[in-house]
Amino acid sequence: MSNTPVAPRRTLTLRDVSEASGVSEMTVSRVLRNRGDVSEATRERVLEAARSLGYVPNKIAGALASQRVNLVAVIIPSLSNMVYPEVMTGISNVLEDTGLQPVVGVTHYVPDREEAVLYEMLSWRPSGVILAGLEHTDAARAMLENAGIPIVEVMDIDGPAVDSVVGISHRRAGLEMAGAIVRAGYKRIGFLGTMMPHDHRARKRLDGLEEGLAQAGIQLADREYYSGGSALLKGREMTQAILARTPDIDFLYYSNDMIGAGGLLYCLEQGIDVPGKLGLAGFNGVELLEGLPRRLATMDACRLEIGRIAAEIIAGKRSGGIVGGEVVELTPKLQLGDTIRKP
Amino acid sequence: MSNTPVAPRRTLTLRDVSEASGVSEMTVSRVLRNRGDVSEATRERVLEAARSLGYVPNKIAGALASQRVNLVAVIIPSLSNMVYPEVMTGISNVLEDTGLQPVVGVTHYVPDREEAVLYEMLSWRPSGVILAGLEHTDAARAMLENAGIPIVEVMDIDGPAVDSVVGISHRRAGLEMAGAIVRAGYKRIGFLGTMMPHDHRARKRLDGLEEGLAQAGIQLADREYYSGGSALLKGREMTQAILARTPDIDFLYYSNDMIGAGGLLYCLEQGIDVPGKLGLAGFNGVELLEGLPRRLATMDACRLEIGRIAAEIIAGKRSGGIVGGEVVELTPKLQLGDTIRKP
DNA sequence: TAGAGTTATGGTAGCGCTAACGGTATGCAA
DNA sequence: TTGCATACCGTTAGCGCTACCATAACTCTA
Repeated sequence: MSNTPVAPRRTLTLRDVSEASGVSEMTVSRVLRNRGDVSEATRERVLEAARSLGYVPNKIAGALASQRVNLVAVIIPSLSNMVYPEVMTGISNVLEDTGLQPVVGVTHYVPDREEAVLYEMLSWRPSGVILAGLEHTDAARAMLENAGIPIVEVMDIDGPAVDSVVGISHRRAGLEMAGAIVRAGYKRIGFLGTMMPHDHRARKRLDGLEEGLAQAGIQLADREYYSGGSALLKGREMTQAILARTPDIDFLYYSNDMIGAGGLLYCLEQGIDVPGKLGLAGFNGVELLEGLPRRLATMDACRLEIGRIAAEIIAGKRSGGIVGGEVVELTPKLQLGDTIRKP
Repeated sequence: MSNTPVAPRRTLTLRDVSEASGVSEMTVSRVLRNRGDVSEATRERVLEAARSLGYVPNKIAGALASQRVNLVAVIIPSLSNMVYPEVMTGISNVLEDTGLQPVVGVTHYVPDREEAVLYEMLSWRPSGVILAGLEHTDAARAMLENAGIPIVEVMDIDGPAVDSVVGISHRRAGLEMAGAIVRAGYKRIGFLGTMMPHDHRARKRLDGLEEGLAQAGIQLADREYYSGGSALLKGREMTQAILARTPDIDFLYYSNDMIGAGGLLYCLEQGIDVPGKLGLAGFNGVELLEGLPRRLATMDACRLEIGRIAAEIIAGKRSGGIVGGEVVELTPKLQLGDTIRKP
């Protein structure tokens, strides 16, 4: 067991540093925050004292006194696939050199948990909130509106926003995919997705897809849902199931790339003619796809970019929209890859 | 632009609720924290007032007054692969019903950033710290030792710890893999990994591997490193490169499953006899592997479990080791899969 | 009816820090 | 000399909440 030489009797305060260096607490505070005029000599003395004592400032007290908190609340549905960690990465990258700190809360796609997490986070009086989606409980929406800090809803722009929004139109993503499918001449389309009543983005993509197909007089031929487990494996299983049930299907639209990749691997193993007899497409543009035997058609959800811009709005780094919400619509590019026939 | 009906002039305090409900601030505080005796009638009145005002408590003030903070600092190297998000998930799951909140900091495998992030987090006076690895700067170690709160170093147990440790022995993981490779009769072994001077766990696995091979009189035949980019794709490219450079190689040990999976897909496409002519193994036990055409040999790094146990230690949920560090060694199980010859 | 216990509420004094302002010392132009 | 910057440092008064103790109003006993 490793022990400290001197048992730290009690947590250190500014007063300890001030006594050790022979100046007032105020001056120590100034030195440690690089604020106000302090002579070079005193600065050195204070820093030396703080260092040798091992003093760590108490931001709780500081925040209470200054009414300034360098935390940004980030509320996301899940950490179980790469989507949200990637948004987080975008956020982190920007916040890193602003003195702001992200604090993450996870909702598991449950509205009531989102409300609870939001309440918890707001009670730390963060200087901004970034959260996924536009759908919230009434109470959550009220809290956001009354918080008096910048709010950025990310991922999705199809709906009314509280303040700022950064994302893509999932409805339009579905629509465009439908267009590409129709143009390529596919007729019997199947949808494969997650069984999540609260995954509004996936639902909107499906809505868009159906609308687009309807414009060409086509109805969805079949659908298949899963929950839990390894997405890649589920993709295989679902593909097998839907092909068995509806053999004449000629296109499969997956609600994410992971199950799409599983489906692709399955089809290749079965010797199915992709994209000739069967077209495939996913959604997200995950890095993983680049290493697959064939490039799955997909649309990039711009996750890094979304995180970056959201963080910039919170950090006040974007010109314009200081007051009032800013709406940033990113446009995902359809990547046809090798799993949709060329028209 | 959606507006609140009444512009919130100024942030609400306990006093507002107290005035609205006609009781003292103290009583309001008691109601909102479910602490102490309050009559049912007053409780109702207070809750109603708080609700209708939209009051959100100020934990900053509360924490300062009570000297209690419900935050747990979690410091990890990266969010770019599933490893750490999965540890996070384990942590979250346990903390969720303890009233504790994880706060995440990312170091990008840079020791100085770890030190900076730690300093930042300690200044919020969290009630515990969970951080990856045993290697820290001297200053960071000193801060940890003086913090006076439970510290849990996770992932790795090969080395001296500050307080508690939960993890696996990466050295032994490498050793065991070497044993399996040798027993299966492979002779010319190659290693493929990341180019990260500070990824100590990967290094320790390699050390263990080399030691194990040396016991059988075998030296590593070749090695290949990468950085950045899509791991799956890199796995392919590296495999191609190493096979071209050292054609007589008969086993490839990958430092993670993602590049291993890329290598596996490449080998299958090339029609290479796996595991007959060429054996493959990765590390981590990622969920992804289940959907692959063939099961890659791997060792589970017990990430969820590590997160869970670490959080339990912080939450004081584990019997015993309240005082003094607890050392929890998990033992990853070698899964031979279909890419190592049966002896 | 005093005394002692119970339950429900309020008053007071900080928690450790910073905003705002005040004071002192020094320099330099008028 | 006065006036007035400027540089440096200290004093005071909270920030919004909770720990701790006091108090009030009611029991219930002997």
